[in-house]
This record gives sequence, structure tokens and C-alpha cells, in this order.
Amino acid sequence: MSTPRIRNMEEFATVSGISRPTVSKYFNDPESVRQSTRARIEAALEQYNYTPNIYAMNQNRRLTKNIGIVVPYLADPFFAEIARQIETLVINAGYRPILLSSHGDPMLEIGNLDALRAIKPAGVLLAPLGRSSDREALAAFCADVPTINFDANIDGIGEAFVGHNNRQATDIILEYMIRTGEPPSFLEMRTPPNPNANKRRNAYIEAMNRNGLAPEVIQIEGEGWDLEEIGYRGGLGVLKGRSLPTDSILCSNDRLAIGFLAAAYECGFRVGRGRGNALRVAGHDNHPLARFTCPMLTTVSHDYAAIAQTSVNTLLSLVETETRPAKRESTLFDGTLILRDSA
Amino acid sequence: MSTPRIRNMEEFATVSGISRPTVSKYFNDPESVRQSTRARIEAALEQYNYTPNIYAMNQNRRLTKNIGIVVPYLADPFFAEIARQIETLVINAGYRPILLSSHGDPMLEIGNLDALRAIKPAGVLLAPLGRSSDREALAAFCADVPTINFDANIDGIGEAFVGHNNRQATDIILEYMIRTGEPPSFLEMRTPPNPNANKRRNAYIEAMNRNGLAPEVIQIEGEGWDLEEIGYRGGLGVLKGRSLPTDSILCSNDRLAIGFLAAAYECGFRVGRGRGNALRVAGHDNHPLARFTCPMLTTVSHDYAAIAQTSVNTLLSLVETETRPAKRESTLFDGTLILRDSA
DNA sequence: AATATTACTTTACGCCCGTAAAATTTTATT
DNA sequence: AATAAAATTTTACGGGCGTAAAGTAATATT
Repeated sequence: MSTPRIRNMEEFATVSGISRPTVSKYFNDPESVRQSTRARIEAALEQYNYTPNIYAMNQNRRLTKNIGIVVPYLADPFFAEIARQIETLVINAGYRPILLSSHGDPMLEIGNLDALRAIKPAGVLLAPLGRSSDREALAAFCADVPTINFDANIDGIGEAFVGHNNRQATDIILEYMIRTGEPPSFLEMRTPPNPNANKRRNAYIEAMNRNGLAPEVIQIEGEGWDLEEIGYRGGLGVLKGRSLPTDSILCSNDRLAIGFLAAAYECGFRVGRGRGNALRVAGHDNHPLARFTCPMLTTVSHDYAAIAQTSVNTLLSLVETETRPAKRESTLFDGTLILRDSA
Repeated sequence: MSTPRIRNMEEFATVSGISRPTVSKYFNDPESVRQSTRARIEAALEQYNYTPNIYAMNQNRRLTKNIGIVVPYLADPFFAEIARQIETLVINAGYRPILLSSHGDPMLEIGNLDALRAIKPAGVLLAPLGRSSDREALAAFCADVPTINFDANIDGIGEAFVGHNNRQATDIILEYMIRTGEPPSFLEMRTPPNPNANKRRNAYIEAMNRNGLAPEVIQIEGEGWDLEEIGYRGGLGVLKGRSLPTDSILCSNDRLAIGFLAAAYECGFRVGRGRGNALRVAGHDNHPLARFTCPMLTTVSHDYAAIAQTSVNTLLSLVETETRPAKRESTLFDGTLILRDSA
């Protein structure tokens, strides 16, 4: 009953009654062969369940179907979520995603790129660590492999940048907070790992000035990617020290805000936008868990879907045309205000 | 100045003054060649920066150095964290980890295994979806590839199981809760995706009976892996309906507890173990964000490090000896009580 | 129906490395 | 120093597929 096992493409070509080069052509692009031929191959495929040896395929091919995805910190649900969306798009486009996390470590980031180089990817989607990234090593990699830089912009890295419009996003949440209460202070890390933080701070300062208000930037200490912990400790510091200039806080990102909320809760500050609350707290990113904080976190959402879609489309069009754009373009997607209870 | 590029192992063998087969041997195991030979190869390596073509290497090798890691849902920080630890161990052992997430989808779980099959991994570490997994497809895969089943046990799948001691863990947190207040009800999903939930419920019921107490199991509705949302909605249901049999809740896992805490906050129930609190809530897993809930979540931690270490060691010893154990062993690691403020 | 176009087959070669067997050199043993 | 053991080299082959060139068959064009 069980049909004999097919060992290679030669044997498969024989049983399907098609020549091996044509079968090879089919596997590289099923649409590139005649409809009747395709049908015969696919009939044989159902019967024999053969798959080409991926190593032999990639050995001679100029371009593999591998697409690398590198994120700075996969244990952060924000990156897990965007990686998930990108993965799905890459698979649906007929490519094979290879997801790597740098775990916050610049050495590992380079290690990931080296590992990718070894598998000769057709292209890479790179969300770099940011400040701690080894810029030269990234540039060297991008010179060899078509790369799209997403999430955190590093000038000159990659063929294009796709990310979040930090300025617009900061403007809308700031406008909201100013309109509905005291103008907020801005809470951030003194040395943020991610360059988006700087963009947000600057946008905050400019918008406050534009409104004739005095910007108040609170910078808390801490290194690395354990952002909730840093937000928590920093929050305890300013709350216990009663050093807050206002009753409203705009955090540089949701993870800091989550930590800050924990500190506020512990110190007995009631957070919210209604009466009887001592503090308003807002974040930035629309982290997957921002809906479940106490109170639920008001924030600005990235347009996850658009960022994922555009990054993938841009890369695949480069890959498929085998060109590199003359100029590095930046595409920024506007954020959306997510009104919940914390501010 | 720049040395000519090395195109393949043949050329590299020439410039290093060693024969190609010996160089090949070196790359498969640097210790397998004479010390002096190794030094010459490594000197040449520094000068020429050659890496063997990974596709050509794997084409003829019986076993690759690829280790697959499959988790059910990577956007869950619990799995992200354990995947991170496993990845690190695999790299340090000289293998190449390939991390894949099933994103809660049984079809994708099978798809991931198929993708792994294509790259001929030396072994696989599999945390299955659980209830929704296609058991037969998993078994077929395990017959072909040495696999260790971790986190969620599926009988007969894999050469061994490594996981969390749900019984002991449930016992210790239950003992604590009974000793310090009202015996808790157990909150779970009616149809939990993960089999650990069933173990925990059964352990809860038995322990309650053993103590002469009446077990109270609250089953909330919901499908899939959006556990915070399910916990939140379920929490609203029981809290608004005032249908809680006790003032103490033991949640089946921390993600449900996070959602439940959000519901309790919204309903104005003060949660905690001190006086003046209406409710005690505890979880299970020690989720990375359990430290930052309001109040901080009392829970039982997995021994993440031991589970990761043992899974990897067990798999690599199978891989390296090229044997399969006569009997499928289960190794369970005890949980640790993490006392925080919520219970 | 004759021609042009497209798709396919045949033939042939190359990619880069693993691996086995036999011959040779190097190192260890006594 | 003679022998044994281990490491290396030489030689040779094969793996599974991409791809190019030239010839043949099928489809489209007029």
C-alpha cells in the first residue's frame, strides 16, 4: 500500500512524469510552469509527499527564501506582538521567517546578524537595540544584506525606516492631557536604551513651549531593558520624595508606566482621571498589557499592523526586484489615542 | 592590503597549509585535530575570516547542529522568558537554536514541526499547545526527530517530559492561604488550553478534601490564549454577580489573575492580605509581570532555570549519544512560594 | 496551415562540503 | 632506536539541487 519513498528530485520527477529541471522550476515558483504541468506535479505531490532538500536548494541559489527578523527584546510583549504580525506576513508571502531576539545585549545583536549572514537571507527586518548598538557592525551587515530598519531608527542603517510617528503621537496625548487637566510632566529614563524616548521627550518639550507651558522632564535612573522595575523604583523615588511638579505624568512608554502605577498603588496614590484621584498617568505604545493595569492605562497606540505590513512590503519589493533604493526613505505611522481610566 | 576573499573550504585549506578533510574535521569539532594543526587553522581563520557554507555542510551531514524550540505562544512573557533561557543554553552548548511560536494555533503548531523537519534538526524542545494539539501529528514528528516535551505534558509525546510540579506547587500556596485566612476558591477557565490547569484543579480539590474543606471551583468562559481578557471578563462576572463563595481566590495562572485584579480594581474591591481588604487573590507561574500588578501578585514560581537546564541537557545527551531512552521519564521541579501583597 | 512564441526536455556542469579508504607522517610507547 | 598508535594527507566519490544551452514539443498568432 505504502508508496516507495522518494529520495530526491530526480526520483520525484520520474514518478510525476516531468523532467527534473521543470520540477525544480515549479518549486521555485509554481506559477512559472504550464497549468497542466503544475497539475501533474501537484497530483504526484499528494501521492508521494516529497519536499526538496532545503540545504541542497539553498546551496546554489543566489537568494534564499529566508527573511531574518531581529528584535531587541522578545520578552517584551510589545516586540513579541509586532514580531508575530511580521512573521505571519512573511509566511503568507511565501518566505521563511527566522526570528531572533537580541535580549537587550549588543553583543548578541551582532551575533544574531552573524548567524543570519551564515544562512544567506534574502533580506532582514531589523529593530535595533538603539543607543547600545554597535553602529559600525550594523552598517557592515546592511551593506551585504538588504535590510529594513524598523521601530528604532538608526540613521543610515538599512534601505529604509518604518516606524511610529513619535511627534504626532506625543502631540495628541499631550493635547488631550492639557485640555482635560494639569499639563503633565514627562517621565523617562535618564539613559533610555531606545531612541524613540528621545524623540518623545523632544516632542514633549516643543509642544509644551508651543503652548506657553513650562516643560518638566523627570529623569529616573536605571540601565537595561527591565523597564517595569525601573519605572517602579523611579516612581517610588519621586512619589515618596513628593517631588512631582504636577499631578499629571506622561511616561515615555507603557512599561515604565506599568512600573510607575505599581509604585503609585503602593504609596496609596489613587490614579485616574475622575474626581477623587491624586494623579493622572499616561503611557505610550499601547503595550498588550496596558488594558489590564489598575487603573487601565491611557496611552497612544502604535499602528502595529501598518508598521508590520509596510516593513514587510518594502523589504520584499527590494528582494524581488533585486534593487536597492537610491534614497533611504522614512515612513512614519500616526499613533491613535487610547482613552482608558488612568488619565 | 586586503587579502583575497576565500571562496570555499578548498581555498581556505590551501592558505592555512592543511588538507581540506582535516579542515572539515576541525569545523565539526576543533578538539578532534592535533593542537598544532588547530593553531594553524585558527591563525588562518583570523587572517581570512572564512566560514563554511552552512547549506553545503548540512546537506551531507547525518545530523545538523540545529535545535528546534517550539512554544505555544511567544507573546506570553512566561514563554518568552523560558525560551530565552533555553536559547542561551543551546547556544552555549554549540548548537543553533531555532525558535518558533505556534501563536495559539494548532495548525501552526503542525506547520512549525513541518518547517523544522525541513531543516533536519538534531533535536527539538517542544512545549505543546495542549488540549488543542493534534496529538497524532505530534507523535509522528517525535517518531522521526528526538524530542523533549516540556511545560505541558502530553502523554507519550517525546522521549521525556520536563515540567513544573503542579501538585506540590498547588499544595504549598493552598497551605499558605488556608493557614492565613479563608480557604480559597479556585478560579479557572472552563476549557483551559493548557493541561497544567487540570493538574492544578485536581490538586486543589484533593488538598481541600484532605483538609476537610469543601472545594469551590469557579469556571469562567473563554477560548484561546487571551488569558488576561478572559480573567478580566470572568472576574467582572463573579464580582458583579456577588457570586464568590469566599473572600479568597486562587487563580489557575497569573495571566488570569492579572485580568481578575483589573476587574477587582474596577469594581472597587480592595485586594490584599492585610486588614481592610475585601479580597485575597493569588496566582500561579510567577509571570514576569506579576511583580508589577496592583497589588503585587502572590504566586508560586516555576523553577524556570532548572526546567530549561534539564530540558536542554536531556535533549543534548540524547543527540550526542544518538540513543533513545528505553522509557519516557518525567522530571518535575518544585515550585517556590512567592509572597507578595495580593494574598 | 504556416509561423512565431512559449514551455518543456535533455544534457551537462558546477556548488561546497561530508566521508570513506588507503597511504603517509607524526607522536607516543617500550 | 624500533615498534605501535594516532593524526593527517591524498585520493576519490557522492549528495541534491541550480542553472545554462540546445533541441523538441506544445500553444498562440496571423
